[in-house]
Parts: sequence; C-alpha cells; structure tokens
Amino acid sequence: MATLYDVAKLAGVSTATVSRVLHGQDLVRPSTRGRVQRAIDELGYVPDGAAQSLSRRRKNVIGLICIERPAHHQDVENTSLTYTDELLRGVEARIRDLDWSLLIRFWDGAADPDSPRLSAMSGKVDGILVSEGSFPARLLERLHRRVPVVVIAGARAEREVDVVTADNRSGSAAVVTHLLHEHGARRLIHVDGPPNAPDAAERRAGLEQALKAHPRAGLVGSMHGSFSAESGLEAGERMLTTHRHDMPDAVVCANDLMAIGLLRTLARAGIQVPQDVAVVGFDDIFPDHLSEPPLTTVHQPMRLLGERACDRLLDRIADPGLHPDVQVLPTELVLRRSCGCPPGTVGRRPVSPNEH
Amino acid sequence: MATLYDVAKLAGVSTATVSRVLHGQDLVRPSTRGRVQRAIDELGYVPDGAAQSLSRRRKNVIGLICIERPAHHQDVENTSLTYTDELLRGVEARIRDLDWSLLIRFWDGAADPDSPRLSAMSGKVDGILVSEGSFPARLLERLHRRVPVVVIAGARAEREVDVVTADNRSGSAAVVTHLLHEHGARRLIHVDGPPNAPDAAERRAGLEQALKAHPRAGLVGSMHGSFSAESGLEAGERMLTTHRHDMPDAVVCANDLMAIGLLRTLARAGIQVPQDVAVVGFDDIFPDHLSEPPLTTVHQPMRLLGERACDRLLDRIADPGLHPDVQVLPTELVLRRSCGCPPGTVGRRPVSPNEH
DNA sequence: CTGAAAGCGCTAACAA
DNA sequence: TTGTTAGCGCTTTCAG
Repeated sequence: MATLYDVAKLAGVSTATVSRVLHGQDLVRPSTRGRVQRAIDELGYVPDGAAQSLSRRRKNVIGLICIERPAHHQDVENTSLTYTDELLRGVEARIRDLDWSLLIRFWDGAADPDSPRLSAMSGKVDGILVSEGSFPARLLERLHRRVPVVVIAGARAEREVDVVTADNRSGSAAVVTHLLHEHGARRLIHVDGPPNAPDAAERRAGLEQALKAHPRAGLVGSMHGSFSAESGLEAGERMLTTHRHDMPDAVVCANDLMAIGLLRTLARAGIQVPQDVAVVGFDDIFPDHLSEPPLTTVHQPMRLLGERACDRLLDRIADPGLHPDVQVLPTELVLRRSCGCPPGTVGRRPVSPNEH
Repeated sequence: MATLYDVAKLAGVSTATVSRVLHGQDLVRPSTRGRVQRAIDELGYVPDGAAQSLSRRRKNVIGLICIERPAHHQDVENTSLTYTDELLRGVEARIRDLDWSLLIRFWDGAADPDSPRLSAMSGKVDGILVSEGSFPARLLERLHRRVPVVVIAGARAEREVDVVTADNRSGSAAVVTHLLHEHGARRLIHVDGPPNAPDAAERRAGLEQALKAHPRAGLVGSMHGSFSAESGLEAGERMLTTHRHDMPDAVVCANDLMAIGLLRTLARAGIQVPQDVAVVGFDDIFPDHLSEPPLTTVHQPMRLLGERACDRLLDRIADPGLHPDVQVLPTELVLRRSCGCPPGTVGRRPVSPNEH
C-alpha cells in the first residue's frame, strides 16, 4: 500500500510537500504540484485515516449510538426503523460536506451499562450523538468524560450534556385541542407509551394540559402500550371490551404505530373511523396512503433533529467550553382524515410552543 | 486526556505492561494487573483508536456505502429506509461482538463518481460494503484497489468483487407461479421497476420464466415504475384507462411500494382486490396490518444479506487472496390476501432456487 | 513476568 | 517555495 513516502520519493520531493499538495495549500509551485499530483494518481495513493487522525489530534469522526428497544414483535422495530434512518440521514447530510465520518453503533437497552464496549467508542470519535433519552446516566457520563455528547430526544433535564428534542408536549396539546375544538370531542381515551419513555411522558403532559383547558372534556379511559402496532391492536381490543357500546369521541395514541394497530382492530369490529370514533397518532411515520383512513398525527422533525444535534455537537467539539444547552424543535399538526376532518382538508399546521 | 503513559506512570510499570493488561493477556502477575487496572479506572483511561489502528496496521472498521436514489417524492426514500436500516442492523449485529466499528456514508447516485470524497473512505476502513448494485464500476474499482469490497444486491456479474444478493429471479418466478397455479390467473399485467436496476431485471426474468412454463398464460400489459408508491399509483391509473372494463387476473408489481400505490388507486376506483383482480409485490417491507388487503409478496432477507455480506468481507480482510464469489440467498413466498388466498392461509413458503 | 525502544503514516513547526 | 524532523499514542518484538 502506497504511503506518503512512496509518493514523495516518486515525485522527488519531501513528504511535507506532498502533504501540502494533498490539502490544497497554495504555497506550492504549480510545476511541483503537478509532479506530485501525477505521482499520487499513479500510485493510487489514499492517505491513511488513522495516521492522519493521530497526527492531527482529531479524528473527524462522530459517533452515533442508537438505542435498540428490546423487540417483542417485529413491528416494534419498525418505529425505530424509520426513526433511526431519518435521523441518520440528517446527521450524515450535515457531516458529509465537511468530510467527517459517521461511526454508528446500536446499543441493546437491556445490556450491561458498564460493559467496556460502548465506552471504547469514545476513543474512536471526536464526539457522540445518543439517539433517545432513556440511556443510563452513568454510561452517558463516562462517555462525556472523554468527548462531547449530545442527546437526541432526551428528557430535557439532562445536566451535563446537550439535548436536542422535539416539542412533544406542545404537539400533543395541539392535536388534542384540535379534537376538542374543531371536532367537539369530549370523552377521550388515551393509549399511552411505555412508562419510562421521556417522550411519552411529554406527550401525556400535553394531553393533560389540553384537557385541563376544557372543563367539559376528559378521559374516560387510559392504557399503556409499548409503542408497537401489536400493542395498539391489543389496546383496541381492551377498549372494545370496555367501551363497545359506549364509544368515546376520540382515541389519542402516543404514537402512530399504536394508532395503526388500533385502527386495524376497529376496522375488524366494524367500527367506522372517524364516524364512530376519531383516532390520532404521533410521529408522522406513515405517508397518508398507508392507513385507512389516513391518520391525523403530529409531525416530528426527525431529520432536522439529526441535523441540529450534529451541528451542536460540532460546535461543542470546536469549543468544548460551551455551556450545555437544550434545544426544542417545533412540531407540526398533520390533519388527515382519522380525526374527522373532511377528505379535502389534508393540511399541515405549525405548532407554536406553549409555556409549560 | 489520559494516555497509556499516564496509566503506566501512575501504576509504576511500563507501557507494554499496561497494554498487556488492557488486552487481557495472561502473562502479567495478578498483583501488577490489579495495580494497572486501578490506574486505568482512576484515570478513566480509554485507548485512542487512531493510535491503535496505526500501530496494529488494522483499523477494525468496515465502511458501508448506501446509494441514495434521487428522490422525486418522499416515498421513494421510504423503500430504502426500511431496506437500508435492515441491512445496517444485519451488518452491525455481525461486527458488534467482534468489537469492530461501522462507518457509514450515503452516496448520491447522481454525484460525480470521480469525486475524491468517496475514495477517501478506503483510507479509513479495512473493507467496504456497497449496498446496491448500480454503482459506477470505475469507482468500485478505485475502492477495491485499496481494500476488499463486497457488493450487496448487485448484478451477479461483477468481476473483481464479491457479491451477495437475494434470489430475485426464483422469488419472482415463485409468486407468479403461485398466481398461475393456485389462483388460475392467465392474463397478467406487469408493473416493472426502473430500467437500470439489476434486481428489477432479475424479477422480470423470473416473471417471464414462470409465464413461459404456462402456455395459456401471458402478459396483457406492462409498464415501468420508479419503485415508488407514487409511481404505483400512476401505474394503477394507466391501467384503469386501458383495462377498466377488461381487468387482468392479476397485477405483478416489482416491489411492495408500487403495489401499495396501485392498491390505493384500485380502492378509489371501487375495484375489489383480490375479487376483481389479484395484486402481488416484492420485498416484504410492510407488516400485514399495513395494507388492505394484506399484500402477498416475496420476502427478501435484507438483514441476512447484511450479515452475509459482512461475514464475507471479514473473511476477505483476513485473507485478501480469496477468490471473488457470488452468494445468492433464498427468498420466501409470503402468502397473504391480495393474491386471492383465503383470510386464514397467511403463510410463508421457502422458495427453492431454480436453474436460470 | 516486565521493560526498552522501534516503528505505524502523517502533520506542522521550524529552518533553509 | 521546499525540506527536516519531532512527535501523535499505541503495539510488539527482543532482551532481560
């Protein structure tokens, strides 16, 4: 494998000059540059990344850790599929032009947080992005001890590290308020997410906030799901046993996947959505042609989350002295048909942040 | 940032000894080991990856290049979403335990193949996985000049590099044969993929092969889509103008996304699937609750593709002398309802490779 | 069992 | 404008 020395020798110059040509510095005489370039081409020389990193004291690599929720059913993964992928693209789009690289690793949420595997990552990158907030604080701290860390979609309360997250609370409040105001819903059922998920908690808070503002509206039922379509299906079944002849006006699901499952159960039972009951989700992971009826939901700017988190991380790497900061990105209300809006009104409305 | 020297000094040993402890070598006296370990913990020492790579002459990193097809519509991306993600997980699962890392980069299919950006990757990894076959040969060769390369889902004809791909042809033949044999379909319409996609070509070949075996069956129409749901929708519309009153027995779509679009068009036009016409797809990207009716399709083992490709790459890295090889993984027929199978018979059948 | 020291391939300060 | 050279932090012989 050709090295810098080989190139230098072939071109009859020093390694410093080759390095200069390589990095486009202009203090090289054109004729020399030409000679060097020819040698590079001839040898098919590509600089060794490890040596560059070592010498520069910077790797130009950022790490992305994705939490893998234990998957009971195949479709549990499907959320994270789209989610992770969008994030990934956001991040990658950001670093691509800078010519940095992205090192990715999945982390099994059930694994030992003290395993050295993950902390080893901090030796391979200049900074780390952690996707999802439910990440062991101890591990987070260990990573952060060595490189800057930005948490995506984390609870807002992380102390040491930066957080970039969507405004789950306002989004949730907005979609619920829409149901109450524009469709006159009064009796709601809530299909909540898993107890430990920070975003589920935020969404619940948004729901409660919206309800509080409408004295005549309230929950007539509430259950926990696991964010999977399967669990939405089950939630639907439970709802049918308890409220078959006493349908609520609307069901508010903590994410789209559960909403899809629920929709399916209702369809099987011959219950019409939105005529008999409205259903809404959260995330906007399905294009509108993928559910019947198309699902009203709240759009989470996943790609943007990735981009912003990446920007922040790069800033942090450039200036480690920066103060940890929380960034909350606005969501969008996506009106389709499952909430009761007429077929024509497909629309998106920005959700403005409300004070919490 | 603590280095090996810091640890050595604190523990009162040489760097060689620390290195030994770090890598669990057993020729270290337990008491020494303890002392060193304590120093490591105390300093929160994590070895520098770049230095390790340089010294070992191996980076323990593999690169994954994902081709990004130019996206006209949002949903074009959606295929690759699930696809890429499954692949990613397959690969990652494989290297995780070996403590290798995964460097990922998306490549815009429309970008300049001579840009140095991508070839730089070959200096940062020990080997490269290329997802999807339609990759400029020149670039492929340039990468391969420096590190081993395995192409996933590529045309089988690549010369120099290894290829791991699904048996698109047999899968396609199997689903078509199913339509002919078990549902008595005779008059088919084909919604093909883009002209330059190697997998679309294979699937078309499978279709033709199946038809050839049934003299009384044949195509009554054929059109090209772009693999997007949108293009499936349009294909459906075109089909309605030409065959509204002359429905075929079945529509064979080159992938699931187009099938979903088509399904949507048919539903709007009040055409019942599978009563009026059967529809099948390819890929198995939708869980059965995501379409109405659930889509009969061919399962492509995406995750397995990732794993196998990764295995092969690692072998290749370990022994660069290995001969380039093509691996074709079997698919599965996934019977759901859109082909006409009764609601009960959801089933999966392995597809055995047929001679091409 | 432990230590000394020679690299790994590149960058960048300094000298020329 | 170009060359010399001292590291970057780690691994790994080779000696002891």
